[in-house]
Amino acid sequence: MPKQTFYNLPEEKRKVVTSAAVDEFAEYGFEAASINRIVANGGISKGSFYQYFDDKMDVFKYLLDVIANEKTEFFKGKHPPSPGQSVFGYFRWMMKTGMEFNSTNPKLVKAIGRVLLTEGMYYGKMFADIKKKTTDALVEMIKSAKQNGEIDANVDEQMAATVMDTWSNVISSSILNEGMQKKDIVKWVRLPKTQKYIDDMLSIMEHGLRNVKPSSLDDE
Amino acid sequence: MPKQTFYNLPEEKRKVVTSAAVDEFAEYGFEAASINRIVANGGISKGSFYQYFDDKMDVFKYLLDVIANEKTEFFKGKHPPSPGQSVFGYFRWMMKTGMEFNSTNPKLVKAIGRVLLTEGMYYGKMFADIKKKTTDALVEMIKSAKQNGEIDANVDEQMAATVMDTWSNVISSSILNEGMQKKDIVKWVRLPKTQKYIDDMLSIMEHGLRNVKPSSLDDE
DNA sequence: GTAAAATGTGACTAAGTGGTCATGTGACCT
DNA sequence: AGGTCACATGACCACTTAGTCACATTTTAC
Repeated sequence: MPKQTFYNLPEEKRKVVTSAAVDEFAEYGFEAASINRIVANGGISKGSFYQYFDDKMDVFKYLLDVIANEKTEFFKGKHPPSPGQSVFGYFRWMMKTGMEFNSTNPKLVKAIGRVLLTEGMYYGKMFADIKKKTTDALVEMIKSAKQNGEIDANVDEQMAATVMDTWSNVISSSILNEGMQKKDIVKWVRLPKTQKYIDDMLSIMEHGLRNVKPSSLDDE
Repeated sequence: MPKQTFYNLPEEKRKVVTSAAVDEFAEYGFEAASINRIVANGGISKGSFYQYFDDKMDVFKYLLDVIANEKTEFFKGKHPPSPGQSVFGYFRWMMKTGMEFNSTNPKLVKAIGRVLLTEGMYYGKMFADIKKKTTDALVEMIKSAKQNGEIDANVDEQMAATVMDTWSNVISSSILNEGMQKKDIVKWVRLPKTQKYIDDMLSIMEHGLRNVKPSSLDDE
């Protein structure tokens, strides 16, 4: 984690440095990210960087911290449609609300996603526990869905979690990548066409390729 | 593509160099792969490397060529279970036979997969056409499946192709990664437990999470 | 005002990168 | 034997990397 000196910084400066780091990871991924470029674009000296952070991993961990806080803050103001909702309905709401969040800070989300979803697999247990956290939450969801019969009792929970996690990532990154090329990503995410894409994808996840149910169900 | 000098090399030497490149890409991915290490482990001098290849991309393209040829050769001896088979049955056969191939040269498959599935997205059109080739084949499959009613006519073909491609990659790399840690990957892939994993995953893809049909269907 | 503590700085190191090139080597041909 | 041609070599180049450290500057405490 960053040292105290970094948190003592005036907010403006801290934001410039953070933004430079976000840009770097979003553009180059973790392995190829350069501290030299971060300090250059962040308007600080090399020495200062090492007074703020231990190393490249440290600054990335800070970004993980930032996104976790921002996400918590964002979801604080949101509430799932109706309690007792079906698990699939809840998951759909989560995906859509998640995409709303993603469009508030797309570069940060892209940076984190790029590192975690691609290089993360090759950094051993460093990122494994982060992934485990998501999986555990999904497994809980699946357990309750199996209890009320929404998901077949024979389905392996880990496997179902893999399925949901995979689609969550595929859908998010696909929408994010396309949306970042539009001029107004927030607007684009809210477009019926984009929303339908999410619905259709989740519908396939729920009902399978063989027999896809119509996607337009009323909730939220 | 590599220059003629490389193909003129005695087979043994060419194999050592190829193997060094495979190891390098499998271990470090494309971006972080080092030509210096390849020449060191390949037992050739720096100058020779540039007499064989243009650059890092060139040697990787050669590996793409190698795997394409090996795969063609491998599938030449195999035949799909029964013609007129259901598309899902055919896809299942493809996956399982593909895994058989993967276990014949796991390092090469891992290297290619790692680069194509992760960094590939960030190398623009360089790898895009390779991906398009796979997608096109899938779209053809899906079209015929829609015609004989196996897949809902309303399903978007590109979307269905994304679904099948995604699962193909997720299942393959998951099995490959786990299998490479076992002492005999070929044996491990053929284990009923591993085969059941493939069946179950494909069953979820076919029937959805909500209602998963039993996976053990007789074919092959 | 003065001392002390905290923070900022960029030249510098050692190591690694992709890529070049003059020189060397040995096989083959005339 | 002389000449040619394909291939092999590693020193070398310019550049980038992560990280350090002696010194400069600013802030705080008294």
